Amino acid sequence: VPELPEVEVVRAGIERYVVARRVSAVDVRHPRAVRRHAAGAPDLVARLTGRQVIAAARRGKYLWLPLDSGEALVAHLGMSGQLLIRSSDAADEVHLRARIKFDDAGPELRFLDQRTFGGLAVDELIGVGPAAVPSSVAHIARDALDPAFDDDRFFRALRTRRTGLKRALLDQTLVSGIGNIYADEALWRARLHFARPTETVNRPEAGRVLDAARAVMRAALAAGGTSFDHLYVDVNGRSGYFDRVLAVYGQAGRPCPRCGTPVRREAFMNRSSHHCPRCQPRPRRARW
DNA sequence: CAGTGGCCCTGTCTGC
DNA sequence: TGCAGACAGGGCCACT
Repeated sequence: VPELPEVEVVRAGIERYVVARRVSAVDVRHPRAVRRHAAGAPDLVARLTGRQVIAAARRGKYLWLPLDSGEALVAHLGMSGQLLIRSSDAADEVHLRARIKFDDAGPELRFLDQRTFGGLAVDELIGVGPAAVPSSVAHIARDALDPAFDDDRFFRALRTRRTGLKRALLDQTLVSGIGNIYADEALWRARLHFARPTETVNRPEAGRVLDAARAVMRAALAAGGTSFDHLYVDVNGRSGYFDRVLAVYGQAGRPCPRCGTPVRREAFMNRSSHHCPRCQPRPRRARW
């Protein structure tokens, strides 16, 4: 599942291969891939064709390409989305959802998505210069690796919430880029339980869980940083890196790397939550 | 209005 | 062997 590190690898690859090129043709192959573009596929094609890509930007799990029109092509990979650079000669992939060609002899950009939770849209950019953000991304908080992310502001917002800590970490309006995998790993590193009521989290604990999220995402980023050179990013974003590094996610029944207690998996928010029952004891008042 | 649960989607795996 | 059901889960939307 692409979370912040995986999306950043894709962004860096696109920056290298697509920036400064001009779109010559767009082919939408599946309607769900553009369902977030309210004006429909023909309108999206019209807004892209003839436009030059001027940058590749990201906030959290959203990726966008500012265009010379003042708009941007916004992409979200969802559960299984991929953006690939492919020779025009290459055969269509089974899950090819959209294709973007350029007016030079270089390779094309393809959007693939098996489970179709992801999608493309063209949106107006709000703001100027590098700080500009597409309208559809404006409601998302800065991500934890953004140098401008404000830990104190996050802490104050956290304390006004009445929910569980993991829910808050997954809430992209508080901090973006963290999904189920990194939430579980960050909570384990910070020794905090997922059902900890947000209004009881103190400032050092909030700092701990943010630092933990940053550490695990930076490690994943460093490990995944070369994959785009092969013009391919794995569907799951799970390279061999995860098998070696994940302490609790997907490790139910296996010993906690810190204390040896078997890792527990619990259904939570219609998802899996993994934690060490000894390192991360359940709070007296648990908030799910 | 904040918080919560349901739903979308398809390929893989498990159990009967 | 075959089939039904569980599971994976980000984000949107309806409901309380």
